[in-house]
Amino acid sequence: MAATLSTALDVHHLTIPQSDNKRPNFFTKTIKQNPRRKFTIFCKSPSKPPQNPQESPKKNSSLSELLQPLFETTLPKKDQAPVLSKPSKSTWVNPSKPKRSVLSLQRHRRSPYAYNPKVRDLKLFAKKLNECENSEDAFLKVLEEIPQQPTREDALLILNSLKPWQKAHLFFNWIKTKNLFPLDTIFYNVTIKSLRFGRQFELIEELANEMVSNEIPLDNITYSTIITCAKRCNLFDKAVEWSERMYKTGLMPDDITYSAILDVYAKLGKVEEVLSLYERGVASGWKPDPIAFSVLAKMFGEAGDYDGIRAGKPGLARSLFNELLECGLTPNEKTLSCLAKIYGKARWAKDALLLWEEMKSRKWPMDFILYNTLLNMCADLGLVGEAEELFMDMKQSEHCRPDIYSYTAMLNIYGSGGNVSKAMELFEEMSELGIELNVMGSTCLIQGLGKARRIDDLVRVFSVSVEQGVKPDDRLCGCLLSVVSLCESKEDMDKVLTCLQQANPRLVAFVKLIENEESSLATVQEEFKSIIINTKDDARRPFCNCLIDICRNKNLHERAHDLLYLGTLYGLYPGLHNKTVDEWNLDVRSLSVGAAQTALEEWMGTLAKIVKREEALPELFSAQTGTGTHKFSQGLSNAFASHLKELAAPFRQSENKAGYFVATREDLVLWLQSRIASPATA
DNA sequence: ATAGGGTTAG
Repeated sequence: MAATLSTALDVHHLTIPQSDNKRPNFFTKTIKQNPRRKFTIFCKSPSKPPQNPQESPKKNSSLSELLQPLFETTLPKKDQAPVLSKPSKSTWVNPSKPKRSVLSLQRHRRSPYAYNPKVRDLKLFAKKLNECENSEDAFLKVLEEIPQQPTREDALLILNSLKPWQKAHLFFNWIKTKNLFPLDTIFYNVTIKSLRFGRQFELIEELANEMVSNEIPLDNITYSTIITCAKRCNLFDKAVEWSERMYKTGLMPDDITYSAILDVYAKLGKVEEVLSLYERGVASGWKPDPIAFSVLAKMFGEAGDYDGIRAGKPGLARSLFNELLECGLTPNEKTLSCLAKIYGKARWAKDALLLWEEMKSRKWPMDFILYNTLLNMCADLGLVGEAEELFMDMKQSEHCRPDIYSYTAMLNIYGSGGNVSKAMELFEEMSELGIELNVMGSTCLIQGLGKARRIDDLVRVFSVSVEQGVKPDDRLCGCLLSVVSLCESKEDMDKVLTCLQQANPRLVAFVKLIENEESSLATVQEEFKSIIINTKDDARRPFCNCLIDICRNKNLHERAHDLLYLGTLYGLYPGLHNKTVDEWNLDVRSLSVGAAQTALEEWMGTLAKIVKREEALPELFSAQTGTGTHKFSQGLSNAFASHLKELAAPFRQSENKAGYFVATREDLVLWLQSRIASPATA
């Protein structure tokens, strides 16, 4: 999707400054930037002073902090041996004490299955329990018909086959009341797992606490199930809490629990902690397996925005993957999905194609999710032919037939690639096959039709979507709004606005409000704020970008400046202006063409005032548009370049840095002064 | 046929 729909990844601050009909000049103020995470892979980040080992673990300290005193001396040094290979022997400074490990290298062993002739009957009984009404009364009534007093093994077998979680829970409680045998760790673990299916974290915590008070030991399986349940319920603080509780009891995580914990920290964006834990694991002899790899790779691969505004470290994922292969491990479908996604988001076409070649030649396993991930990767990279080949493969396959994800990916490819006729063919094909368009497919198709100015088809697709039950969301509205900004005739514009009216009437009212030159800034501000607050984060900046574009297309430049000001005020454009002693920089990478032009003009206006007041200026001025790494993205840098040319501004495109425009103070001041002298050209 | 970790979209 074009820059107008790029993701807003920043924290928005929506505090209201006093409302005044005159907007302040906002480039004179330093816009607060988001701190950007910097880390060096596999090297320690600037470390905190080590804690006193005597100290008891602090409340709320992270797991890696808790581990710090134990492993301070065993950490691999910077740039040491490959990460996945056996670590070189570290010097253990105190041989009188045994070297402690970060994790237990011995995985939990399962008790062997004991053959039981009653199994068939018990299975049948469990089936009966599963089929009865999901109420306490109905369940207990069937339960009274149990053939005989269940032994521990019988009970476990039944417990394992009960669905949904309510029944497993009732059965567990029933066993507890009957007091036939003591309930041990396994009983709790099985029940906890079942509760996890129902995302019943509160009940799980209750059971875990019951274990503690009844002195039933919690083991690695208990902890990993609790932690992953918290994770699935998005209770990340709870996941961390239980990881630390585990540590405090002195129980060492085994490799599975370790991966689960790493994933929690990774999902929380605690990159330093993950790396620290990772290093410590490797130092104590742990070899990440394909699952741990996926967890780590996902974290490294977080690419976010395709102009490196919040770039991840896809290179780290790649080297990890290569080491995984060197260790003789075979990647599976999930590992490969992770990697394919990373290469796509990072726009690493070469690596993506190499990976695909290797997948084919080495006959690595494929499943339909991996196929779909590869299709999305092709969409990210603009690999139309490759996507078509994959899609055909899927159609001819037995177990990987294209589903809604596959069709959506293809709609995305054709919609963003400008081959809207093929997108429409697919749309018809979907109707024939009875695969209903969802909101994402609808957005892709509408985007493509908008680009091709096929407004009547767009209206038809929108209507069909809504009839089929698609609920337009903020991103679809953003897409419609961007089409409004593309429309050349009032007639087309009204058609699209009529669609938008159904989805988001306030947005349409706002377009009318800003088009009216009589509307005061205070009124616009109030309504803008209210709309933005009620818009999902990732659609806020695109909304503002499109609104600015609409104003510019209608020659409402002053209003466009108002909107850019409001967008900046409410945190939609963090880091737009960056100042160092030597260089001031305008970063318009996340702006639409119109918004970028507006920002440039605003900046020049500000600088003119500074020149007039004869205040200090740095040596160098720069503006960056990024390169639009997406094959299909409209060149913001070209549009920006022609705008500079139009203004006759003395910025030159940098030769070694694409999408980077530079002006010296000398040239810029001269030009600004000439503009001050004859403002008519402005 | 007995309890734990990582995969897909606008």
